[in-house]
Amino acid sequence: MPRPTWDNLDSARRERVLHAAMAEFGRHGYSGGSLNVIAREAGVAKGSLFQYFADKFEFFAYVAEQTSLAIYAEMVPHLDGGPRPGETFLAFFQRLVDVWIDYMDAHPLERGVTAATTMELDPQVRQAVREPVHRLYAQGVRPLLDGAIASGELAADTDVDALLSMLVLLLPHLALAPFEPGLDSALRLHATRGRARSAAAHRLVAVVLAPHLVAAP
Amino acid sequence: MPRPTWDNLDSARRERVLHAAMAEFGRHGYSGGSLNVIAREAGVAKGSLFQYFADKFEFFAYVAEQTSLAIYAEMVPHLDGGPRPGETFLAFFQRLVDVWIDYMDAHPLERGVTAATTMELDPQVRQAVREPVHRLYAQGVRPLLDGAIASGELAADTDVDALLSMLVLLLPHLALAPFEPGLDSALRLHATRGRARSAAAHRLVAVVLAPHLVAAP
DNA sequence: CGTAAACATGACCGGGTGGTCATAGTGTTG
DNA sequence: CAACACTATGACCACCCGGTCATGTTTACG
Repeated sequence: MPRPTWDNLDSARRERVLHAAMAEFGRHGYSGGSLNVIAREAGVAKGSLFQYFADKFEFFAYVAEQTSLAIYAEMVPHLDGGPRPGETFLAFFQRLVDVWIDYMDAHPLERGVTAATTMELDPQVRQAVREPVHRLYAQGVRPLLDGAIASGELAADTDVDALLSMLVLLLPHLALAPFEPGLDSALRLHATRGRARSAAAHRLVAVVLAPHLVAAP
Repeated sequence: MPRPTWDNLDSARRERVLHAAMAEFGRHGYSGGSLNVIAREAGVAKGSLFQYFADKFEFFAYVAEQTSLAIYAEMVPHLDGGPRPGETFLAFFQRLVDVWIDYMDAHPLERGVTAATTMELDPQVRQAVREPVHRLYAQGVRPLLDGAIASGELAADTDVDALLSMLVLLLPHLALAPFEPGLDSALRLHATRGRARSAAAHRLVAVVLAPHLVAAP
């Protein structure tokens, strides 16, 4: 939804604006984020922002969507590979969670925007901004679930939509755990020692999937 | 931390202000909530608010704390009773979750404030406002965990603090599910038909407690 | 009654907000 | 060169914010 001007833009300038917007919105959320600050940090006149986007909301929605796309692009290779030979569906999914958490750790800007959208209170903003995220999840994860049903690892009568929604809600919180001292210490997601690091995240994923898993013969 | 004036206040007036504040902060959060709106809705001059509280933050913190206290008071009777004869610790805890969800359903104002504190992005506000909540949880839930350890239902080496933190993070999300169409449909927390209503909430609680439960003899 | 303390009030303040727009470049054409 | 579409810019707008404070009103007490 950005104006055509945005696409014609010198890419360095575009990158500066996007970067500044992610930082500001990531720190203060949609309503708290200031366009003045973004313009200043990007080294751009505030008026320019309105040459690129119709208003603040369109701007924020774009930033949120781009962030989702970037994260999605990062996950695609791991999704496409599918389960490794001999890897159960559950183990495969838990491996994806590890990739996700690692990515968020390494990309604080993306994590900030994810936090801002996850924590958004206003129902309208929340829904509008999370819709593309949900769509991407559906696009990426649904084939996995369908595949697991086809291979007999997931019960045939699994409510795939419900399962998707549950996972979409859960994953951001796993990545946001560092913001939540309590959760972090409880899950030990970011403990540095060994693979126990994500054991608790694996447990949470397991409980969501467990009721749908077909017992191994 | 309210000024003495606040306590001397005519109780009807105090109630009006508190009510308006809960509604406004519950809808728009701390930074988004407007004191002008609160004053108008309460039928009170804005200046009066500053006779009661030093600034906006103290006001918000007070509202959040009062809300926590109200919810806590509602839970106390169920906590004090302890497990019913023959009721396992897990079943007891799951029963408490039902009470919690029912309460939130019946009290949208309290749920709004809970949402506002849970969804707060700013780390400082978030921590300051959630600290009393955590303290209340510790006060109410910790004896239960200790009791379960004493009775041999929880492993003696359970990390009680970590377990507490995990539960504190989890519970609000169960109560906030109606705000989260995806989660709501996935968990079916608010399905109207029968006791299947909270089955998924029970599952989530179970996965948190499971690793610490001592297998029945 | 008179005096004093407590409280209510809303005009007012400085400052920040999202958003506009007339103006001034800046290329890119013919 | 002239003409034209495109874009960058920051002064400017109306509005709202949290917070102040001089003033008026109510209450309590002697």
